[in-house]
Amino acid sequence: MKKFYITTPLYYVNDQPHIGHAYTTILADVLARYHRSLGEDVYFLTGTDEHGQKIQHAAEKRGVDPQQHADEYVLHFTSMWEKLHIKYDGFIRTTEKRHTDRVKDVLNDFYERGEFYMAEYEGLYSVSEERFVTEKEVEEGGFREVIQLKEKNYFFKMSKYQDALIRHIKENPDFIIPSSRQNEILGFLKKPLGDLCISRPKSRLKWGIELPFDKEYVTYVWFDALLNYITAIEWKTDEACFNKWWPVDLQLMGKDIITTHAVYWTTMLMALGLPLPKSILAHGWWLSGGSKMSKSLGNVVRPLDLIDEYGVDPVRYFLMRDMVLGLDSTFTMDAFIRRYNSDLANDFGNLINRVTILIKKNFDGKIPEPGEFNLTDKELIDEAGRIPAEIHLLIDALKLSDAIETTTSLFRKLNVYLEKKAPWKAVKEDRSPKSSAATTMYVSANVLLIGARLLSPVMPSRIKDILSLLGSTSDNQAGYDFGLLTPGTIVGESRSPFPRIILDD
RNA sequence: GGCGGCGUAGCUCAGUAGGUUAGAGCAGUGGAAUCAUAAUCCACGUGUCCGGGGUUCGAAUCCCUGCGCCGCUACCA
Repeated sequence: MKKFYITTPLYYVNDQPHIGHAYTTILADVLARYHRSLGEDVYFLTGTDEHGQKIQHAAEKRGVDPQQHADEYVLHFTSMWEKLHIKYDGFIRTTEKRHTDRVKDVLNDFYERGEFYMAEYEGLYSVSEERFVTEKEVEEGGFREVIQLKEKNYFFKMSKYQDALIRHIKENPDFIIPSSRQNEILGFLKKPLGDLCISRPKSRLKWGIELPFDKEYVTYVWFDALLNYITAIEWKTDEACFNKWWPVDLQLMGKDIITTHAVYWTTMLMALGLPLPKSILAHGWWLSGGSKMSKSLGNVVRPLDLIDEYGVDPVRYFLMRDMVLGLDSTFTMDAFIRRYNSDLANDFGNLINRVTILIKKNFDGKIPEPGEFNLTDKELIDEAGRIPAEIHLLIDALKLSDAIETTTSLFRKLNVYLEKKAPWKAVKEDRSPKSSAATTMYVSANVLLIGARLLSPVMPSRIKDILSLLGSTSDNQAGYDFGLLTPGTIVGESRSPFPRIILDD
C-alpha cells in the first residue's frame, strides 16, 4: 500500500493560533484526506513547539512557569483543530519525553562524532530583546540596549554539507516547492554557508533541553523542534514504524521558515545519515488590506469568528480555493462572500436542491431507472468519468485551487445538461422508468455524487450530509465510478446545505 | 548594495519546448427559461499581454534597457 506522510510545522505556543496556523493545518488536512480517499496509508503530523526564549518570556509575563504556560496554550491549538475538523494522526509536543530523549540522543551522537565544536561568538546583542541582532536590524531601529557581547557556544558543522545540499536541490526539482523558493535558497547558498549555533547559555535562557554533555547550556529551539518530524514516528524506538513512514512525503510551512527547513533541517538529516524529505512546500501569507495580518495593524481575521458565522466548511473551502500555491493572497470579507455565493450557494447548493427536489416531486424520492443514454447523457457521463483523474493530477501537483475549480466546472456542466434535457418539461410527457426524465435524474444524481465526493476532503462535514442526502450511505465507498446510486435509492429532503449570504446594507 | 522574481481583461489568476482571431472564473450588460437558494442557461471583451529597443518569417513567451512592485541576503520565530 502506498504511504503518505505529511507534516505541518510545530506551532509556537507563545500566542493564540491565527489564520496562518489555520491555513497550513487545513491544507495538510485536505491533502491528507485526499490521499486517504485514494486508499493510501496516511500519517498526518502536527504539534507544538514549546521551548525557547519567547515561551519563557510569555510565561514570565503571565507569572507562570513555562511548562504550565505550554500546557495551557497547547489547548488553544488542539481545540482550534477540533473546531476546524482537522483529523491528524499524530500530535507531538516538544516537551514530551519521547521527544526530548531523542533530541538528547542526537546531541550526544553529534557531539561524539565531532559534528559540534565550541567557539566564541561575538556580536551585537539586545539586552531588552535578549537575543543577538544583526547590524541591519539595529539600523532599522526598534532594539534597545544593544551591546557588543562575547559568548561561548556549541556550533553544528553545517557548512560542510553545503555542496551536498546544493547538489541535492539541483538534482531534485521537487525538493523545494515552489520553484521560486528553490531559486531563493540556491541564491542564498551561493555564499559560504556558516555553521549553526545550537546552544544557549543557561545564564540567559533556561527553558530548553539541557545539553547532555554540558549542563551550562540548553539546546537552541530550532535544533530541538525540527527533530520532531522523526521523533514523532518513533525514530530509534520502533524501527518498523519509522521505516514505514520515513522519508516524509511532504512538509508544509509558511514562506518565512523555508530556510530553516531547507538548510538547517536538511543538513541535520545529512549529518544523521537519514534520507531527505521528498518535498518541502512553502506557501504564502494571507494578507489583509495588502499587509500581513498583525495585531499591531489591527487587521487580524480570526478564523473562529468566521466559522461561528458561516460554518467550518465554507471557510476551509475559501482558504483552499482562493490561495494560489506559493503566492500571497488577500483576505477580504467581500471575496469570501462572493466565493461562497457563486461557488457554494449558486452552483453547488442550488444544484443539490434542483436535483433532489425534481426526484422528490416526480419519482417518489427514489433514484429512477434509467433508459438508454443519448448523446447528451453520454457527454456528461464521460466528463464525470474524466474529471476525477484530472483532479488527482492537480492534487499531486499541489494545485488545490485548480482542482476545486475543476470540480465546480463539473457542476456547471451538470447545470447546462439539465437545461438541455429540461426534465421538468419531459416529465409532463412521460415519467415512467427508463423515460428521458428518469434517465436525466439518474444521471444527474450520479454525477452530483461524484462531484460532491471530490470535494469531501475540503468540506468533510457538509459533504457527509450531502452524500447521505443523495442516498450514499457508507463513508468511503469505491472510488469515483459512475452509477453508485442505483435505481430505487432513496433521496433525502434537502435542507439547502449552502444558503445564500445576503448582506443588508 | 548583491542575487532572484513579478508586472496579462474591472477583480483573482492560466498561459514552461515562440506560431493561426491571447484564455478561465468572478463582476458588468442584454436576452431566455422558471425544476431550483431572484438561483440557472445563452450572448456580449477595440485587453497598448508595464514602456522602449532588439533577435526572428513570426514573441505575452528569448535578449537589452527604463519604470513600478516584491522576495531572499544564517544564528528572528
